[in-house]
Amino acid sequence: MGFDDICNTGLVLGLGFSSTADHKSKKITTTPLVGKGPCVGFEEPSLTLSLISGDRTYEQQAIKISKDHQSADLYRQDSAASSYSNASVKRERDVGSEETTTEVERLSSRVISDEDDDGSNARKKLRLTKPQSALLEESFKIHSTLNPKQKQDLARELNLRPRQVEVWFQNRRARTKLKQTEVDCEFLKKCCETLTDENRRLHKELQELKALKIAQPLYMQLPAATLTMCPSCERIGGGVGETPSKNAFTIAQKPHLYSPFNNPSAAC
DNA sequence: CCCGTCAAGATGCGAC
DNA sequence: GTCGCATCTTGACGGG
Repeated sequence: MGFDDICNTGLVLGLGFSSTADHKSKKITTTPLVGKGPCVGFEEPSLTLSLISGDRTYEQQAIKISKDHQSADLYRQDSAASSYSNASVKRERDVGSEETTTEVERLSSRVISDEDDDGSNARKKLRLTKPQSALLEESFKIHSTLNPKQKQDLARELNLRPRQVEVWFQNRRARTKLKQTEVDCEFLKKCCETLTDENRRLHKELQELKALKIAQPLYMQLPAATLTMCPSCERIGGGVGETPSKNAFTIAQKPHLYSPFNNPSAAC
């Protein structure tokens, strides 16, 4: 039993993304905008099973999976609270109680040492202080990209170099996007699982409906007005005749009723 | 600006 | 308590 049989029964099983009522766009977007919930922009995946039989249309509603908005705060903030440790100190957590330097003092020495060209080209790992991270996060929430003036102002306010602010924003964007991609990926996996289950269920239902139709007399099956033709194989979808010419008149007479194959991807 | 990558520093955890 | 190791986080860089 193949798809030809399905076409001949007038039953249509479709799997795809159901667009919104206005059918505006079929594109899947994964734009990882800040503050956006996961999967915003996804078309809702759906499975449909239609019986094109007279005035009866049996349609399964689209599956809707909603997800809670994920907090925009994707990253730990407390890590920045940890102090900037001296390389000579084996483990700062072991001497945490001795920490007397203020964030500002550390920041100052940090920036000075950054600006001092001591001749070494080794990368220096800066750990931003908690207030610095907080301010950067705040700015990022307002605008995820900075113009030169904003960058300058922020750098001045944070006592950092503009380049450091710029790099921080670049990293923040990249990691936000990565996180969003992971979330989207998980969502799509769940969609796939759900649709697979739904597809299986609908196939079963399709078999049952076909069995029901076979049990009916031929004249009780499909009114001629609902017969459809697949544009790709030019076969009548109503399941009555073998040759296209024999039944094609129903299409010409009722073009508006030509439903299941309007979408070429739905052709059998 | 984005992307991939490196690497410093932080953190967690088991062994002793 | 601390040591060693694995893993994670995140600032920085180079190339496209």
